[in-house]
Amino acid sequence: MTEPQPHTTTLGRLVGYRLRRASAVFASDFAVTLEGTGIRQIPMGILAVVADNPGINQGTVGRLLGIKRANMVPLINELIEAGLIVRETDPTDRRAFTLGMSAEGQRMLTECVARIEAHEERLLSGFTAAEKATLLDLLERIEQRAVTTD
Amino acid sequence: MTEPQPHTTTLGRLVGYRLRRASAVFASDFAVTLEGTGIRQIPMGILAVVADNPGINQGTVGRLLGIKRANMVPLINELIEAGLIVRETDPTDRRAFTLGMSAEGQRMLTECVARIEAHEERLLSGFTAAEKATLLDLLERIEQRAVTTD
DNA sequence: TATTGTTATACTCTATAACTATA
DNA sequence: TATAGTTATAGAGTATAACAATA
Repeated sequence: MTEPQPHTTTLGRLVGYRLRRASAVFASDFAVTLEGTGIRQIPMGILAVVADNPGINQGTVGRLLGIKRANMVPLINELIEAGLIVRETDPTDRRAFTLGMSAEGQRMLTECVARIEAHEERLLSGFTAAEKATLLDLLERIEQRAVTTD
Repeated sequence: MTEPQPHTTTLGRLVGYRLRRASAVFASDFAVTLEGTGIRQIPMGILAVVADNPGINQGTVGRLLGIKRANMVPLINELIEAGLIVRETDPTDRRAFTLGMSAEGQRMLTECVARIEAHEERLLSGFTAAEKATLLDLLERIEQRAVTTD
């Protein structure tokens, strides 16, 4: 991560480029912030979705987060081996798995969210509450433009 | 890419998560848009920086774009093998390389920029000019918070 | 000694295709 | 037939360490 492109350059005018760089700033600070927990950005997303939707099944988590079925497998295995989530066969559909938080996972998530909120406040310390809300709104609207292919 | 997280969820409130998803929306549409050209996001960034700064050296390009020295090597080789950029030994520092556009590279860049502008207009069709300007401004301010480590 | 570019290497994330077991 | 999860595999992107040539 280094010097930004002034907005007078070819790249500086491109929203896609700016998004990539801003996202990278958050990702690398995220990694530093959660150092020691062993939690990365993607597994953290899974933990958060499972906590918000106890009993959700594996495929649905992937669909919500834009993670392909095949790539979910090792991610879920990792979280189970770490003792953070629990997997059960769905009694109503024996092909599917039902996911839930372990007590340890819930503790870990709470800890991570606290650290992440501090890291976001740090990175956005130059922003007013209104600016942050505007940013979230604009980003959410971009997300809604996604071509839902899977 | 699929259903977004409502802003009432754990993830929906996190700017880092929203940035990652919005960035992914742009990246996947970018890939479709430049399909057939063989140009990806990162190499496109390099082309744009070299075009804006003829005679720039390899390391500087990497520093501007947040690409590590070691990772620049195959990227530059790829662009040279494709005949898009030209590499010369810097006469004032024989360790360093000086990069420039080939005629073909300049044509390719012009073509790509035109397509990218159309793709950005499409993705941002629900945004006013003021909203787009606000977004670019907010993202640029985040970039400036980057911890410049290398 | 420090820096430019290189090589080798490893890890994460993403993508596709073919498989199984259930539905 | 279609779907949930799995396996195998390949490609991009990113990271570190050690090296040669030059400063």
